[in-house]
Amino acid sequence: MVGAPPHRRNKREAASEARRQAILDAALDAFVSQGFAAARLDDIVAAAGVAKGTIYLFFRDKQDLFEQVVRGAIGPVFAEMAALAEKTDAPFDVMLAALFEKFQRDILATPKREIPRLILAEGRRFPELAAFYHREVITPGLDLLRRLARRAHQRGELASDALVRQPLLAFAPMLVSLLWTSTFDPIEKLDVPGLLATHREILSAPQARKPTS
Amino acid sequence: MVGAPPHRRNKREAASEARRQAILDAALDAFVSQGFAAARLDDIVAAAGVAKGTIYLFFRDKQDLFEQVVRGAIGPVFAEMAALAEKTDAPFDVMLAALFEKFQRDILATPKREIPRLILAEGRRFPELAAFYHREVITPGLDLLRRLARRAHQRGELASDALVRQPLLAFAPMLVSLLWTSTFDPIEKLDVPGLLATHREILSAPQARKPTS
DNA sequence: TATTTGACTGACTTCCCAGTCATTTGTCAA
DNA sequence: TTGACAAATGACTGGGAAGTCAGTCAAATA
Repeated sequence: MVGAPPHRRNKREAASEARRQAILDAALDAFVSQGFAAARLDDIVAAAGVAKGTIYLFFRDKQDLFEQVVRGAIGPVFAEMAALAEKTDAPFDVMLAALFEKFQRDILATPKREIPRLILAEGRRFPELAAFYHREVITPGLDLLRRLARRAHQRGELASDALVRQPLLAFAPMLVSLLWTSTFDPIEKLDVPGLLATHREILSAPQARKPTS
Repeated sequence: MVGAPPHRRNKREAASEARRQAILDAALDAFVSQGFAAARLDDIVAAAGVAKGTIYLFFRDKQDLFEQVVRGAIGPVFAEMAALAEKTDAPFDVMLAALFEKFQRDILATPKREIPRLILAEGRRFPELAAFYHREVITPGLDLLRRLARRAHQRGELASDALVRQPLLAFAPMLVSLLWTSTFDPIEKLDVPGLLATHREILSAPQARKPTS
């Protein structure tokens, strides 16, 4: 009986975990809408329905809370997208469409869409967080895209190896959609499906017969 | 003699203008490295070599200072890029190369590179600023790109009208370069020239004979 | 049921920083 | 040279928010 059962050892622990999660949820909201410095713990605490001191039972300080909020929100979604892409064997164009689709449904349409903006905004003051994001999301993401591009190129689905050299170019429009949506949507809505469809259209074209010919 | 001579009416005004500019410079640094909320006026004042109260001779409050910093840093560079592109009559590929070049020299290699990140970071809390940026930079920029794309398409330099429909796709990699450089450069340097060159390569390919054929 | 335990509370302390204003300084006009 | 005036100063204030800790009480235990 050394290892405890994974769920609900007793009432205390269950309630405790619920509190912790409530704090994380409220904190995500607050950090996303106010930024790290301007978010107030008193607001988070009120939204989570706990007392001020409770935060310090779970998190060392405000910064620790921030880091755990961001880390928790990133990992899962990304792993799903990677799994999806790795598993199937569809043509490049189809796979890209599926990824774009999942991206729109699971990220762009949820509060998680704000996370990349938050990391860009606060990355300067949280170098470890930027490093974490780079290590856990960006690098594996680009590696995945590179593998997909290489396979497509070898199969002849992509005429050039441009995306193998710069897989970031396949992702750029998604990032732009994310940031536009987070910032300019109240002013001018972006036609994300149109943007991504046109992007696929460009990528799937028979590129790069030598620039000079 | 109603209109004063444009420069240095007397010692007082010249010194005053110099102080104002010193504050703006110091404030840009501070806001860029700390964000709006965390930047301290005491630091800005110290870096600018003026006293606390001096800020309030020129700016209503911290927010007003922030907005003037950002507005002042954006306008000029962008107008230059637009003028450059509008003036010449070069092929699309060449013009794109020239724009990318100027972008790297005049923005990416200067502190101004931080401005877009700052706007994305703080846009939520400064809706007027986001609107200003959208109106003064983004909209005219996209219009310009659209005109260039349309001309190139009509001339037959671009096989498809993809960029006429979504001019944002021509710009996306520049934005990504900007953000990467601002955030992840200490961790992993981005090969910006390579990225942009590959992007031109993709855009200039003979695209979009109907997806199914 | 009685006792113990420790998770949770929230009023309080402490620090920080935007913004003020009475005082000082330097310039200009007479 | 001097008086008048604006510009600049920086010690100070008020408010706000992060973090603390002695007390409380529901759940676990005997």
